[in-house]
Amino acid sequence: MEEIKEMIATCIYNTLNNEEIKLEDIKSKIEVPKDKQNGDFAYPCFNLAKVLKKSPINIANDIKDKIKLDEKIEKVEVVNGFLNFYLNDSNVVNKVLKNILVKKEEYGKTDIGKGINIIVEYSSPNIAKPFHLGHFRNTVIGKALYDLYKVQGYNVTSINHLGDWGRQFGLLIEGYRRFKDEYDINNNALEVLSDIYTRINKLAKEDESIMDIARNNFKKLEQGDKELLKMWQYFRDVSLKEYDRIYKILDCKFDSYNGEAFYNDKMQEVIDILNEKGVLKDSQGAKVVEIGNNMPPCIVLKSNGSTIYATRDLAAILYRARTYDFTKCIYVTATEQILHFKQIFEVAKYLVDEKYQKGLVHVAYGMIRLKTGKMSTRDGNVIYINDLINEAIEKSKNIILSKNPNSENVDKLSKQIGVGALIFNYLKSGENKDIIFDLDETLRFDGETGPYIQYTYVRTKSLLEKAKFNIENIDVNDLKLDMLTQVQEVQLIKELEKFTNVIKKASDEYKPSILARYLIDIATLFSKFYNECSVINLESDELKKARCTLVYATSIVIKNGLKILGIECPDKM
RNA sequence: GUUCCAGUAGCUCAGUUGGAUAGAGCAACGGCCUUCUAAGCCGUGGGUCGGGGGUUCGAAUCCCUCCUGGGACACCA
Repeated sequence: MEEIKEMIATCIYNTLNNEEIKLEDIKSKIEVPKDKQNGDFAYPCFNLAKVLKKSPINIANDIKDKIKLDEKIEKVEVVNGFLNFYLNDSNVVNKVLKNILVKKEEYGKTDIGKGINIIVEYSSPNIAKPFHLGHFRNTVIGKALYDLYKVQGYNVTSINHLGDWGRQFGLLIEGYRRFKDEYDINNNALEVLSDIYTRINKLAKEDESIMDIARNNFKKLEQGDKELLKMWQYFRDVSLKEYDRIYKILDCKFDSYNGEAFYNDKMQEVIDILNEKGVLKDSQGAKVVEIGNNMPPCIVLKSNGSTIYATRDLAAILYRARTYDFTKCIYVTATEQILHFKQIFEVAKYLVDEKYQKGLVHVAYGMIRLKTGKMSTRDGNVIYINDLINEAIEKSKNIILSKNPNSENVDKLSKQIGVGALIFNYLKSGENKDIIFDLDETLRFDGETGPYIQYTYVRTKSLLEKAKFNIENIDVNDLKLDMLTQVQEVQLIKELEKFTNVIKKASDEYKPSILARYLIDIATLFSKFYNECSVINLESDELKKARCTLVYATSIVIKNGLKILGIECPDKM
């Protein structure tokens, strides 16, 4: 479609033949009308009025009379000073469907990212705590970004920057020593550890000596105490085991689990470099880097001389630039960290080349809040993802059985649908918006939801099966695709064409929601087509084949699109 | 106090590099299953795009200002 836009712009440019009007300006003004009635492309002539000293309507009519377009454009009309261009539908229909038919499962994939290294840091839970809804949103967005880049041929590295270091582990170790015998650690290890942590934290607040022990424990950890390291490793292992179970459900994998602990021995170099450059300043006993731009300074060393999370993030930037030679390093975290990342991205210019510094990107997603306020593990005001997943699965199971008591593979199906609903719910709305958790809204299965798209996919599969349509037996040249002239058919095909661009746009803007909403559009257009156009019970075998081709093309786009989002496609439901 | 983000239909949200009568879903109401899965489709009602100024041929979109909600703002991550 981009080349058609280019072609129209060039034709208008040649028709005007005026030195004061540049081709680029024309091209940037060409738009896609919201209302399909106004054609496939439009050019507003208002800004030409001053230059040409004529009314926009006269200008539009002049252009319409003189312009020479090729056969891809069927007609041009003038409405209210707009020039509206209508595509030759048969041309589009043939081009789009043949393209999908040739590429099959590969449709949507490109190689525009070939040879470009991209890092996506996401999920990053604090170990020894259960996964909650906030991590879920993070993980689902990060996984989608990862796949969006992947299908465009980028060399993507996913990093789970675990919160696995800090004084809290000194405290947890003390709690574990005291209370572990009261629990069955083999059952729900994370809830046990989290409970132990809450208890010891409470005790430490009342008794300062416990906090001293904790500090001492962490100090020993940092120095490599074998016994404590073994315990720490155990906490880390059981946490990862549980997280991996969830990652499997969400269809995401990590190339690296290097979290905060990994940078324990890599921070001194950061301090040294900042010192050498003379940007490390004393301030109230701490060492900071001044940033300016109305931003508070970035604290790099606390007044007691120990490092802080900013120091670890800076060490990570240095390490990643060297190890991965990244063009982009994307951080998925909640909006509350916006200032933090602005600060460390500023400081990074003293550590790495401009190339890397400019590639640092913070993708901030809105917080999920409960009606009772901000989620907090400490206050018990939290929703654990295991509970939510189970609830979603249970609900979809009930619906499946009520619709079709004889369904096979009910467990697998209800998992696919329940999880699909959850994931989609947290991807469909704008990333920067806060979400107030509402169970009924989260577990909806109709309207703009994951199950709606899955259902649409199931319909395509069912049609193709009944029609005994096998793509391997189809000769593209035998197809009479020109028979697809219904509005529902043409609109759906024009939407299918956008898939590759949608993927690019979603990754360029770091917004998986763009893809999610696009899939809703596809599902809606297909449903309209489904209701208006028969596929199987047709007298004309050629029309049947042509429509099956369209159904097949739709199934490819939905399947590939949902795969990027981490949502499975059931065959029946 | 400083700063960032948000405010669009009863609810949840699209639309914001300025364009044509502001779009969906949910909820409400009314239609469509003896023909391809009704988790669907079609239709009706519902709007001072937070308020007020400004720029423009044209503003939900850009600028100013005010109001409301949320976040961040020094040794937590």
